[in-house]
Formats: sequence, structure tokens, C-alpha cells
Amino acid sequence: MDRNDLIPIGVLARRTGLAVSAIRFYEDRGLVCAMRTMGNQRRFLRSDIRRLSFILIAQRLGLGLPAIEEALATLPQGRTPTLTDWQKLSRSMRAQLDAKIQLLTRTRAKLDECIGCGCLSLQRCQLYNRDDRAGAAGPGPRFVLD
Amino acid sequence: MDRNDLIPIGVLARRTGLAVSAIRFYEDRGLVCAMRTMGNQRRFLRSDIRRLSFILIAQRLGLGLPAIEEALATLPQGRTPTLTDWQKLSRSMRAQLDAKIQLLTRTRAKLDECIGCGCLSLQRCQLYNRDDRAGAAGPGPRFVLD
DNA sequence: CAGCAACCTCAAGCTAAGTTCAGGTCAAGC
DNA sequence: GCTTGACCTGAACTTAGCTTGAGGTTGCTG
Repeated sequence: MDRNDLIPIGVLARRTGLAVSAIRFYEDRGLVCAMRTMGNQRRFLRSDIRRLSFILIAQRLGLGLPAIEEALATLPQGRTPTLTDWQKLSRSMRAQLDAKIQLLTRTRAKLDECIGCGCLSLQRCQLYNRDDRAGAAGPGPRFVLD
Repeated sequence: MDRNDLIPIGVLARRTGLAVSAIRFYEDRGLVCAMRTMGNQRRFLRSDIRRLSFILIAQRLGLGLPAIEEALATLPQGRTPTLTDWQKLSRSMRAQLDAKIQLLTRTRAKLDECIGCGCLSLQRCQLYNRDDRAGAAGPGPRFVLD
């Protein structure tokens, strides 16, 4: 009856809506881990459905995989996470969401100033010159108001 | 005195904080356009400083280059944009910002429900199951709550 | 026990938004 | 007239978050 709780990757994919390839990718990145059958096929715990669902949600909140990994690391090792464990995690996500909303709100305020004064696009404009980011970042996609 | 208003790429770079390579890239994408000297060097209009600065700001607000191109297309063709033209643009950006803030706020509300009911990570959870996005997207980076 | 779907690995490809590099040209000062 | 710095093109590399493909194995069903 223990074996009953081990599911193959295809089932996990169907239950979470993820592609099989994505799950394998997450395993590579250490976000989930799987046992193997003698035939080298992955078997996951039923509780990994939750784990993967959490990843999906956290992504929608704008977290990157490294951040998600960090968050997941706060779950208790060894035992299957309880509801309370998951609730703790959600609460800490709410804090991050709050921060993001605040940042956007402050940005909107700056934009309002700029519309008022007509300074939009001038060198000293608050919007793009504060804490100067220009040319700071290197290659890769630019992200939203980090 | 007309010639006086044409600036080389290096100057444009210094004035906007952009890398020279970035400006060339934007020209490729059609976000700015340049004349050429007989020696095949780019000369930009002074007003392109504003244009590029606008791009920088719009990026900080989370717009992608295609969206920015669309926004810039609303500027009047043929003549150098006036302050009023720019102000119209900023106002429409403010609307987009508003939408983004609303979306985040609604998401936060959903998260609160989920913390309350403990449903986080369940299949029918509002947070990741609404308007089902799972597996919808294809390759490339996933973006924040589009 | 045959067949077929589901699984495996590893490598290469995709997008966004650029950067970096190699190899060459232009322009201004001494 | 020569050197130095700014400029040119084109190709290859970067990060994130995966997908796609090639070529091969496993495991359940009839």
C-alpha cells in the first residue's frame, strides 16, 4: 500500500497541468525529487502534486525558480508537509506580493508627477533616473521593476 | 544649423545612459531610425533622446518592446513630437499601470482566501486554475501575471 | 509473448533583450 | 601623414524557463 502512493511522471503531469518535460526540468533544478523503479523510471510521491502546484502559483506571483526553491526549502525535511506548513508558506508569499504592489503604487505616483510637470523623458526624470539602473544589468531579459 | 541637430550614436548613448549596442539593437527593431553620413555613420535627431528615454521608462513599467513600439506609433508622424504628444502617451501608460496594480490586488485577495481555506495547491484552487493557463504558453521565460 | 504507449537520456532550439567579439572603416588632431 | 578614438557589420554568446527531437528502453494489455 506504500507502492500505491508512488505515481509515474505522466500522471503527475496530468494532475498538475504541467508538461512532462517541465517536470523533468524541475527535477534537474532540484525543485522536486523522484525515486526510480528498477527499470529507471521516475516515481513521485502523491504530495509532489501539491509541491508542483505551489511552484505554478508562485510563478504567477512573479517568483523565479531560485526564489521558489528557497521558499520550498523552508518546508520541513523528511516528512510530508502538512496543511499548516503550506499555510506558512502562503503567508510569506503574501508579504512579497504586498511589496510588489507598493512598488508599483510608488511608481504610479512618480509617473503622475511626471505627467504634471511634463518632464517625462528628461534626464533628471525621477522615473528612470532614481537609483540609476541605466546600463547596470548585463544581458538577458529585463524584468519588471525589480 | 540643421546639421547641428544631428548627433552621432555615442552622444545619444551618453545622453540616455544606454549602451551603443542597445541603440543599434533598437534601430534594428524599428524603435528609432537614423540617417547616415556619406561615411555610413548613423546620425540621430536630438528628439530621439526623448524617444529613447521613453523606451527606458516604459520598460521599467513592464512593457515589452513590441508594446513599446505600438505605443510610439501613436506619436504623430512627420513632425517632432511636442510636449503634449508625450503627455498623452504617459497618460495611457498610467492606465496600463493601474490595470497591473488592480490585477495584483485581486491576486492578493485570492491568496488570502486560499490561506484561509487551506486550499493552496489543490486542483480547484482559484489562484492557478482560473482562466486556465496551465501549459498554455510554449517556450521562453514566463512573465509576471500577464 | 507481441505490440504499443509511456518512459528514459542527451543535445539542440526557442524567446527576450541585449552584450561581446572579430575584423575593418572614418574623422580629427598633432 | 599617422595615430587614436569613435564608428561600422555580422556572428556568436548570455539568462530564464522551458520544448523538441533523436534514438533507445520499460511495462502493461490482449
